[in-house]
Amino acid sequence: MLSQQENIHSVFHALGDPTRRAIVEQLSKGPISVSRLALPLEITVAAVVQHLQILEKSGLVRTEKVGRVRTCRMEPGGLLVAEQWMQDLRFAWEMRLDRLGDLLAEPDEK
Amino acid sequence: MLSQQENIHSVFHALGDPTRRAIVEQLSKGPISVSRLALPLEITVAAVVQHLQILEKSGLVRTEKVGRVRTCRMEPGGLLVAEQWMQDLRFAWEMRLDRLGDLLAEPDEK
DNA sequence: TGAATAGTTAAGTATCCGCTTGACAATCAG
DNA sequence: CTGATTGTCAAGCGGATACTTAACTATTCA
Repeated sequence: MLSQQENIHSVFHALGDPTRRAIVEQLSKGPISVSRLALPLEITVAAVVQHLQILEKSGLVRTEKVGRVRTCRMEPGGLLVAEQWMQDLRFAWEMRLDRLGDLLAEPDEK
Repeated sequence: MLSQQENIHSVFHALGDPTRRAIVEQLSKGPISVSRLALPLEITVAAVVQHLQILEKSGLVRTEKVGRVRTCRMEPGGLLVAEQWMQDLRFAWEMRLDRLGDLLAEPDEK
């Protein structure tokens, strides 16, 4: 099991790569096999497999092999930790602004 | 000006690094100088400056130099493109599930 | 003025990462 | 069976990247 910190890292690290974002975007349209994933990306199937391992460990994607074909699906709940992290940040920022606005009208706050 | 695609990439790329996420977390608590940012991160000021350049280009952070001290602030709107991207993905996924659910009553589609 | 503080810049380094190749395993179709 | 399809694994290459050091500029202050 991943700690919360590790989970956040694995998700943001996974989404930091454009090819992996393209994979998740494709998967949002529905399940698909590995080789059909590779086709529009113009990279080898082996490369796609490596990306899928990262995406699966991060919880963004789930895969299941039946016969010789592995079907990949999006795991939408995997996005939640990242969305939560961002919302927490914005919330902290806005709380701070509110406190400032209540007390002072001074521009500088070192 | 960055295209939408480039903007999404720059934000996710910026947040893919743990040190940069730590910087944004610190900034969510309020503006702070470069050298005070470097202190808890245990890296050199030069390294922090490099991270700040990336964060600033992504729109997540804004900085302003007064005298010899550069003050860094969070730019909470910079997160919006990333949050929107994630919500769009989840939306597409759920729409797809809805369409499926309308047509079939099959139990296994977890 | 002179010394300390705050940050900038360039260059070098070591590691990480995305990808390919090539050999292989497993499944399916004729 | 044979041959084609689908995916897996390991090794290695080249480029990206996170960091350091060191020299430098600009500002503050005694």
